[in-house]
Amino acid sequence: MRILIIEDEVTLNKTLAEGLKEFGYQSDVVETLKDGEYYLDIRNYDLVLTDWMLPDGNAVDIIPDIKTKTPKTVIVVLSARDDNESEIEALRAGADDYIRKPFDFDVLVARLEARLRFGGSNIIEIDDLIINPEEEKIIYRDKEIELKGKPFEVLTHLARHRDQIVSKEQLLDAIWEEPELVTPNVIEVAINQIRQKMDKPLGITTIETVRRRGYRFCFPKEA
Amino acid sequence: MRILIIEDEVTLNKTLAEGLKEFGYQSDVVETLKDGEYYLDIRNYDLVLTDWMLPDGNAVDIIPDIKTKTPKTVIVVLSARDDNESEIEALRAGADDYIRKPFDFDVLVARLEARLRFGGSNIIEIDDLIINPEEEKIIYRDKEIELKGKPFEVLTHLARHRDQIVSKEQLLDAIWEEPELVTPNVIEVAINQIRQKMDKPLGITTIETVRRRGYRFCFPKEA
DNA sequence: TCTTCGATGATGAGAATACGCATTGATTGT
DNA sequence: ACAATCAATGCGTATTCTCATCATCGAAGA
Repeated sequence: MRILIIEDEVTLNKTLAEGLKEFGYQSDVVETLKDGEYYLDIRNYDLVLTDWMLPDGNAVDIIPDIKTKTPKTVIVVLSARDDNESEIEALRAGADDYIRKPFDFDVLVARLEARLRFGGSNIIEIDDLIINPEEEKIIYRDKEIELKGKPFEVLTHLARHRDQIVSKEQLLDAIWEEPELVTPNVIEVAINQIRQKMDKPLGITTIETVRRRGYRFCFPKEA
Repeated sequence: MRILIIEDEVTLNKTLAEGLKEFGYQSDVVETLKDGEYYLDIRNYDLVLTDWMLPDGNAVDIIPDIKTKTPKTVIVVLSARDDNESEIEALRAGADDYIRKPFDFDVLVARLEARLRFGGSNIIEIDDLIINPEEEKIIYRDKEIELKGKPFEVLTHLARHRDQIVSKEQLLDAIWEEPELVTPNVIEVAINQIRQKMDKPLGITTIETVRRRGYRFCFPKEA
């Protein structure tokens, strides 16, 4: 496993390289986008871990390039800023994950490994809506939506099966530990929560109900 | 779609019936060959899912019978044994598929469905008319038709048996949970709905009534 | 061939039912 | 005590069924 680290804070990139080595990853470190591109040309990387803002530009400038040349390379963006816009921008450009500084190193490794194992990203991105199951976080047009727990999981599951009818039973099976111990009514409650906290304040429709058959995530809504 | 399950392990046959229901199949469950034969006599099944060894005999004893009486009924045999001989025997007798226990439920469903829709997809596409049973959606010349619930199911069933006369009893058996509890008049009502909401606005004829015998889906209509 | 009549299907209206929604209060675990 | 989750409830609406009536078909007889 070979990782390219593009990061201009020297203390941080040393820590990263050393830390990752202990977990069995070989990594190369560069401090500018230019150097990064150079390395990407001469070597194949399984993963690129790059800062968002760099002295000679922005990570977004090279992400699409990487994704077209070597689509399998996983890209993870680090950002110092608590800035939703850049997260959206990064993901849209093709990044697979987005991690905010400061971060716990073990968490970072866990997420990198999850990405590597999985191949792609867990993050669901539809239109201006971003659902990040790992962080249990939803962002719509730069604003975070307060939706946690079961309702969040229901939304996530439905979003993953976009445009398909998902029955209540399927939702129970997928999300609840012991589906037989709860009534399907809990789904309705969860759906209600979603509509109260997402659809209503944002003036959008994410989930439509298909009588007798279940629910369907359809967003953005066709006319 | 109606399925007969012949299986003597109670936990298994419950799982099967419930699981299949979620996939949109109506199933009856019996635990012996004798009962199985009885049900086969009074009802039409699209598929028979039977255990190989049963308390009162072997599935091979009834397979040829089913295949002569109702050749279209698909027969799938389940066997607890890791036994090639019985598989050969079952297939030779006329079974359409053979699945070994233990099995993954999703695999089972996939195989059943593969058997049921002769290799193609579930979507019925005739001329400019598209019927999608999964999404409960009808499209004619790029326009969606509002037809849901029972009338939708009736239409679907008839379309699946294009050009064949389907009796009201067959429709009841195939679509209603307890056909004996409703009058056959409900079919007429459903047919009426279809004609009001599809044929009339679109200026087409999809279902013709064959007096005393049933209904026949014949579209597009030959001159 | 025409007419009549019984049987079968079509249709519309209203009743019965099933389903989903929203709210509430209880329960659980932190 | 607080937050999350769930069961229970009543309510409104969409669907489904029944029933009563009307139309149509087709066979039998004139």
